Amino acid sequence: MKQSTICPKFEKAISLLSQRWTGLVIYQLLTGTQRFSEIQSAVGISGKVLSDRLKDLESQGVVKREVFPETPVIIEYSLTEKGHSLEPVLKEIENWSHIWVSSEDDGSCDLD
Amino acid sequence: MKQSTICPKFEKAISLLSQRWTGLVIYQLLTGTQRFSEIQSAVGISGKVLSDRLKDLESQGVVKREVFPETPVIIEYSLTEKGHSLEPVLKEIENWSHIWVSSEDDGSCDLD
DNA sequence: TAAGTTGATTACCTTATGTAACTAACTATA
DNA sequence: TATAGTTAGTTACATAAGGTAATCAACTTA
Repeated sequence: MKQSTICPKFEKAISLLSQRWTGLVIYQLLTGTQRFSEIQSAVGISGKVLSDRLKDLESQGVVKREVFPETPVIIEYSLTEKGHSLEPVLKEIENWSHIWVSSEDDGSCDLD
Repeated sequence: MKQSTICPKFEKAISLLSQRWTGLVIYQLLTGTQRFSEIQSAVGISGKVLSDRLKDLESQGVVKREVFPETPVIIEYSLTEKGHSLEPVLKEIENWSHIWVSSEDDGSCDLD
């Protein structure tokens, strides 16, 4: 299952976004710099997978990781410029969801 | 890993798009009605998973499936209105990818 | 009858993800 | 000093998802 006729750049972008949790993590970070446990509880992701995703996003230049050697240690995650530039994408998805996803089975939020 | 503070509609939309291949399949169908094997070779997905995805997308009202009982049978897949409404999302991703994904390691396409 | 078509399914194996326990390095409390 | 608590992870183990290749139904053509 290899050779698609689809633009490889688009494919790479999709493979980033179509990795489970990635979209939600970036979306969450759009609200500002956050620490590991904040992201974890906001998104509802396991520590193991969040750790994986953040490493991945950092290596792709989407997320920045800063260590403050206080006690207990503080580590802050934020979006890089590349990460912030995904905002229109996430906003489009948000917009679509509010038009096309029914609230019956999924509840609502303050944006509804 | 359950309770996120993120809007459930958005979460559902993301869970759709963050399923592997889903984005690519919809993107491919944006170019028009297509048959199983066309999507398969264009996207580079295994028959098994494509079958799963199409069923899933059909049940969510994103894709329409039409059977023409000729011989051999012809089955056409196309986007519903809900499916077509995802075009801005996919276009935003495409746009982002052409700005932020380097072509060195990923080649280029006619849109570059 | 044998071979070919399409859309799909099955068996089997390899990744990916989830759960829960555990670690390092340090502080605050008893 | 021993104990418990903090944060940001990691590890072991189990289950779910995905990939590969063979196979199926139903029908046609050679």
